[in-house]
Amino acid sequence: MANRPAYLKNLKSESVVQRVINCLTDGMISGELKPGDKLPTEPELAANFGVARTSVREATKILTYMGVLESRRSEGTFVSSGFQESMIDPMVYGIILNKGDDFDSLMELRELIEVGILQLAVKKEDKEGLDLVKKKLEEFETAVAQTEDVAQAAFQADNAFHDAVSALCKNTLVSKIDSVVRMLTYSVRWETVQTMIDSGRGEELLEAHRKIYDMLAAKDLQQIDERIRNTYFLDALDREN
Amino acid sequence: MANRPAYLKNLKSESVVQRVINCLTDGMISGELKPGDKLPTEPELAANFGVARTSVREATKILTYMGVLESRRSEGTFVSSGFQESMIDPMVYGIILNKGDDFDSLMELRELIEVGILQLAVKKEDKEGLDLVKKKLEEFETAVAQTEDVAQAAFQADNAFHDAVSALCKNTLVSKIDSVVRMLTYSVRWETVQTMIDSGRGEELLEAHRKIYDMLAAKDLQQIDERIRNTYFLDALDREN
DNA sequence: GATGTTCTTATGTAAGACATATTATAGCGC
DNA sequence: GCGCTATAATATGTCTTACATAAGAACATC
Repeated sequence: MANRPAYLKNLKSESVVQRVINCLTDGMISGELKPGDKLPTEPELAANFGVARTSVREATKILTYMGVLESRRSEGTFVSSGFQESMIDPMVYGIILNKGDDFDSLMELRELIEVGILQLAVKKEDKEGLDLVKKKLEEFETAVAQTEDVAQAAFQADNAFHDAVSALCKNTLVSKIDSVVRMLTYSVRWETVQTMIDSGRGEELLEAHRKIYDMLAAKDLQQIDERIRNTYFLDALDREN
Repeated sequence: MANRPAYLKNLKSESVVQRVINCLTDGMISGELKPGDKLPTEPELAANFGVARTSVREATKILTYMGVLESRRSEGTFVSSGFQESMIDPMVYGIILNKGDDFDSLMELRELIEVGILQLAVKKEDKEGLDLVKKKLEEFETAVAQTEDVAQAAFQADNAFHDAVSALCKNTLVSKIDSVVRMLTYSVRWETVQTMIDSGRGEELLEAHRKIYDMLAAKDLQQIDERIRNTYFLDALDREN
């Protein structure tokens, strides 16, 4: 994970809280801590690690807000079994995010994941799931055809559509990554939909979604590889202009 | 974000820490707190909110680890500007927690990411990085040609090779995911290398790596898409047999 | 047997003290 | 005056102790 020589591990940096987080994380990686497991109590952890309870608390709180742990008063702290979304408002990320070199990395990851989802989806064949996508596509049509609050309705429909597509890949990990990426790209996507709707390119947006459905329905892996990159990421295209 | 009737707002939930987080995020959303801005000191915040400093700290720590805030000792806490790598940590934990019951998903993700790395690498062109990959390939050759502890040497060389390849994509997020996935697939990969070496298929292993290098050197995107899936994941092939 | 009371447990919150890293400033010698 | 070092000021980092509170369990009550 680090590309620094192992022998100069952590004379500095590596705060107490970080160390506690690492210990807990290692436990999860090694399998000692599995989803559903109960952690020792905070005082016990503090004693074992030789740190203050406040430090343990900061660590567990962080992991809690990431959706990794779950604390129940009077019961204890547990490794969470289903993962929830992060409790931080996606809007906040939007405030911070838009700029920076690493944002490009995020967009690349997004493309990689979303194309991957389509490829997996084609392999797996899920008639019902595909029907759901079709339904979401139709809802998207009506959203675009609306008279007021079109952008908002379209954005909502867009998210629902992509959720349905994401489910098609039948891979919880990939879907999870997709959902996080979509959360982090929340504001860009919202702006894109907004500007496209406002500038009367709603039909174009719709067409892009329809193409995705067609490819999925036709199981056209070739097209996915070759052409989707040019139509799927409208916001990326916009950025280049 | 909530779909609960408004009138039962929050008789419960809404802890002190959560309230502090909400105040801060509201400030960011409203624009009172912009990227780069300095927050009041922890004692000041505590006094203003009428809560303990520990609660303020838990809130800011959480936001810090989410990549929203940045704390610098003796200077203060600031709204971070730009993308923070830690923002994808929730996703990483999602991968870690899910590995146990969903090994196939993990392997699919691995393929997706590693093929993605190759594609990105071809786009980005990094002569020095490519030379490093070549060097690692040569080290792999000598490792396989060794007389004792071949499997271990080969495995180590294999990891070094893939690290070098991973760096080629110049995308910290993708590389991070790759490293986590590789960490979680550690034992499978180790077993694969071991059995292949032990059964005298070392040359085959080497050949697979050489092919990857050749594709990268030739910038052969086509081959990556079409053929790599059949040679890259030897362990996956083994599993199917 | 259902209801209410107490007791236990572990997290939630508070308050104060000390440690430490970074910056700014004052002092000192030259 | 210039440059160096020592010191103080500042704000986060960590530790300690104490108490509040929610949820469950055991028990008593009607």
